[in-house]
Amino acid sequence: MSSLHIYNSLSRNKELFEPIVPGVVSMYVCGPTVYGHAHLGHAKSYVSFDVVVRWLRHLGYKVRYVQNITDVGHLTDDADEGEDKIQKQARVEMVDPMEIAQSYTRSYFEDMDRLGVLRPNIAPTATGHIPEQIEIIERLVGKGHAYESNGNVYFSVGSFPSYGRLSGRTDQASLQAGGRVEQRSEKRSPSDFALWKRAEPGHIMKWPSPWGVGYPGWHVECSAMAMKYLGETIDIHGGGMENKFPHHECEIAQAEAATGKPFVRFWMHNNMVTVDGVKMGKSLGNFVTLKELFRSFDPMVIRFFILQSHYRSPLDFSHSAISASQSGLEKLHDTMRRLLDAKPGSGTLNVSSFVRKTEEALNDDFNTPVAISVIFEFSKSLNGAMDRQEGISTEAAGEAIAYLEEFAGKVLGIMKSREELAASEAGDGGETLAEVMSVLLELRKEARTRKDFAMSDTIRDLLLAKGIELKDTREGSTWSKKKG
RNA sequence: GGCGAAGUGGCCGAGUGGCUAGGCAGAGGUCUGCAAAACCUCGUACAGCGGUUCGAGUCCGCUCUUCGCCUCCA
Repeated sequence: MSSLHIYNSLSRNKELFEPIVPGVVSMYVCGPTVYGHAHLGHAKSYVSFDVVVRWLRHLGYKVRYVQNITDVGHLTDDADEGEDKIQKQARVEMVDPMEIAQSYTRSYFEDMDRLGVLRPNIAPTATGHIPEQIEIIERLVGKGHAYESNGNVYFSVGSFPSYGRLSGRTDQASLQAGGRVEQRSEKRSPSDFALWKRAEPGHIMKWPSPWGVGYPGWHVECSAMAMKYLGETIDIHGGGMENKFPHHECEIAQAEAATGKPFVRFWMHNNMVTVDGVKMGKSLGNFVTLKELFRSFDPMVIRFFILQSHYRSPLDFSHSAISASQSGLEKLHDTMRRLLDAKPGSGTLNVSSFVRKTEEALNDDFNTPVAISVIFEFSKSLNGAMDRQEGISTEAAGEAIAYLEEFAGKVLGIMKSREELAASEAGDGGETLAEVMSVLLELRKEARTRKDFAMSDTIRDLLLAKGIELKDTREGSTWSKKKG
């Protein structure tokens, strides 16, 4: 079997992955700022990293997966302008900021649960880790990497020479020339960033600190929580590409300046969801929330749609693209249903070659689109075998089921469980419907035996009008409820 | 202006020096009372212009176009 290679944003190359501690992986992924419902962009990110975690576990690693919840608002820009976004939303909804944070945190996890995203082992909140953040800031001030100015504390970028290595933005002078970073009198250098902010009158979320009452800067929460739960050097840190600069750059600077050790070994960045080629984002307002999407599509279809493209590629959203994915996924589920019902035969299947190809795809920087293409090839080959007179042996069927349940199910999360497959076939009516259907199918079978095709077709057409589709196979008729 | 990514058949979307990606849609066929499903076959795609090479969608250069980041953002 091939070994896992991960594209490391730091080196811009695929590298052989091995954790610091054999058998154990420490992984941190930037979580959402909870002031609104999650949209498709969040889904792409967290589904992608979910597969990373699932694949690492499949490989036998014990993974500690930490994903923060940012529940303290940041300003709308880094130059002390604008407003705390959570506080702003709280004013709009006329509730306490913490109510905003908590209700959207719940909303976030509801959506992720529906997408089959496994919960992180630890989901720490920024507000729950103020002392840890203050401690890092104190260390940085003590070491001369940060300075206090009028109740604010800034990180001195000039004191950390490798700043910009991740994003390739090493020339701070040019950054200032064309950038939008505003010159602040309190900062010694325009690219210095805030570690702690003085709370202005009316600011609700605030805490006491050695520098007065205030609140932490955005970047420091991730460094603090990652190091608290995963140690000073972690194996994998993931996040959205748009956070490479400045967020991840700042995280590195804070952590490494404080500890003197490398912060992250593998940086992973997922690409954006676009709409008509333009990034989907809260700021642009061109986003579609998951709750809206779930009204039209099974969450598993959304998950499948996301995994059909690579995590480092942008994914263009359109209703028709998701519909195409829906058809494809249904085909896969149909194959599984058929496999589970297959009568024992004598044919064989070369399942191991598909296992190997799937493993190779996932070991190659989590190439889910290729893994899915292998699963489709398997589906085709399996259906072909089941079409033949000799069918497939019980042993071959067992291997096929195991393959689909492990890779499509457990790793990619796009295969429904046997119970779900049976339930979706039966629809919401459950057992009663199944019983009624068996009676109808029996009647229709008798009609067909008498060659009363008019009656047979009438039954089928009437059922189809109610959303129930019949299929006649060599082994008898099957039915399934189509989604409206 | 700086840093970075990308342009693939009707659509979505992998690949990255020679070997079919895959899905959706479409055409033909097998099977079927018919249909659906399934299976088989088919489209001869890689922005443009040069170059390297026995051979380039894949490497190099230039041009065009698009997008991301440089402010909060998955």
